[in-house]
Amino acid sequence: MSEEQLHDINQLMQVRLEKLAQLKEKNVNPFTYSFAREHFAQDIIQHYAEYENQQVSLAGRIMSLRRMGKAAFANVMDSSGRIQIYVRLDDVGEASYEVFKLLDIGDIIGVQGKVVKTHTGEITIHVSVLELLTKNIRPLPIVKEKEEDGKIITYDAFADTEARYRQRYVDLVVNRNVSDVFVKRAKIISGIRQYLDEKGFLEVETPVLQPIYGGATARPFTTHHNALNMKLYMRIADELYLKRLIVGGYDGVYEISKDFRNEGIDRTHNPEFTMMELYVAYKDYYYMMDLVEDMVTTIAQKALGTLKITYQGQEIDLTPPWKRITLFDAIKQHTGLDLYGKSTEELKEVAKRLHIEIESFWGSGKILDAIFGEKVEEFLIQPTFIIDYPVELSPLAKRHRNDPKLVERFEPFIAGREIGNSFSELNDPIDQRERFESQMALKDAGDDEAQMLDEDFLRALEYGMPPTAGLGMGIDRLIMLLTDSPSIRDVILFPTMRPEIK
RNA sequence: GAGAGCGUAGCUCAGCCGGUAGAGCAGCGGCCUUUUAAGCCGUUGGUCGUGGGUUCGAUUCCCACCGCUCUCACCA
Repeated sequence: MSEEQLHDINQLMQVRLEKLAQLKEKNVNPFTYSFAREHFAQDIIQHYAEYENQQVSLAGRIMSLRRMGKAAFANVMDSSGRIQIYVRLDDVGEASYEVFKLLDIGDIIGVQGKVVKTHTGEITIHVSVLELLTKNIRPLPIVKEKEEDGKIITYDAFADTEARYRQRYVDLVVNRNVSDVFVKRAKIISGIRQYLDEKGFLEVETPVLQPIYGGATARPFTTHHNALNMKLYMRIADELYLKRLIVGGYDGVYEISKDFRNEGIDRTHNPEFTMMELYVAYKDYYYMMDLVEDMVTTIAQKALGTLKITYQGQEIDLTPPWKRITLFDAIKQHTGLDLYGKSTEELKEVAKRLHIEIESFWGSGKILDAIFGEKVEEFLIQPTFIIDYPVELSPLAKRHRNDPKLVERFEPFIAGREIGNSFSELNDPIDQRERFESQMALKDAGDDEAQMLDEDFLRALEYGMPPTAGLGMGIDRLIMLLTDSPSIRDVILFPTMRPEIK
């Protein structure tokens, strides 16, 4: 019964397994070891003039097949793109053509042949030698394409988001744009590294497993170390460790790594995500604003070749200088309300009037943040630095040089989304202790995201940390922006999913 | 965590005010040595997400569960 069902379910695979057996009978190894390929599809197409009538060798996956009895056209895809091949009985010989007849869409082959153009002008490899390199036994989704006016129209695209994320390998094979996104991702990240390295900053690695989590407000993942028999947290930020390194005497340190936050999953949140944090000694947040502007535009120019981007239909111009406006001014602009200096009670009233839901235990900082998030954020389409946040919201930031109620902090917004967070770092150990203590009070009041008090970090500050500017940037979000991706899952190769049921 | 929607062939989708399912592509067989969403003829393939309930009868109606998507909440 069950075997019969298996047979039915895998009918398509069964056929391919039979072909596999036939290939073996012909002494063809369907899983070979290597192939001497010397050319790439895209290169041949782009430099046709040089390749015309030249012999080339190329390897890739068969993506489409048009058979005509004793000859056939196929499209072969390698890492660079796709190219058409022409296989003719008279050219490859009977034995090889018999093997070719047993091939399917999805098989990986190597070919040698001459570069020509067909009657319709398509650049094509006229194959003289064909070799099966890897047999495909599981059918790929079939995506048909037509080229019209240089545009590729896709029919029956492999679009099931669940299948695409769970089987990214299929997504990458079948959907052209997907692999492009991850190539851009790699370019963006290496662009950041290169930019920071050239500035002389030191790339470091700090603990992922931490006995005390800190540096951000978020719920952590907890785990346990058996040998030490202790609770450990997966980091939610790198901040406190990186600042310890500034205490240690480095002028600039950065880390690009995964952080983990035990929060909801949605279009802009994945439980593990890539963060870049940077700390620079003897600098303040003004320096960091200039750096963010310069770094993002440098990277965009390098990865995209332009500073004018489109995100989900919105035209965005990254050209510096970016607008800078204080948090309170931004709120005033969008609500008409001047909330500076208002007490917690007054702010609660305002929130109520604006129909913004707040928790009873929230302090003024969190309420302001909620008002900002509700009334301002979505309008910050063009790059904007929101600067000077209330001190309650920023327990690790240094007080504003002109106003002790504020901290020297900014967040860059693009397309209505925060892409980073930066401040002149608090280096007064006494102030820092008080800030931690008020966080503990918030925690006691019911805020389970309030930060923990880190004694060792305070001890480090007591030894003296030079004035320092710090920056955190959500790399996934930056990549979403630069690749016009609507979901964070489109820029993470294997996004967090519920387990697949079998 | 709450609400809404979706889940039918390998892929993209129809269908069903209840009578155990269709198309295109892919596959298989045939014709075809410059096709390109190749074409023409023929054809295989489905426990209609899972489990219950109502019913003579459920893919369809009801309930629960699982998964995904969207919106909201939390957050980056």
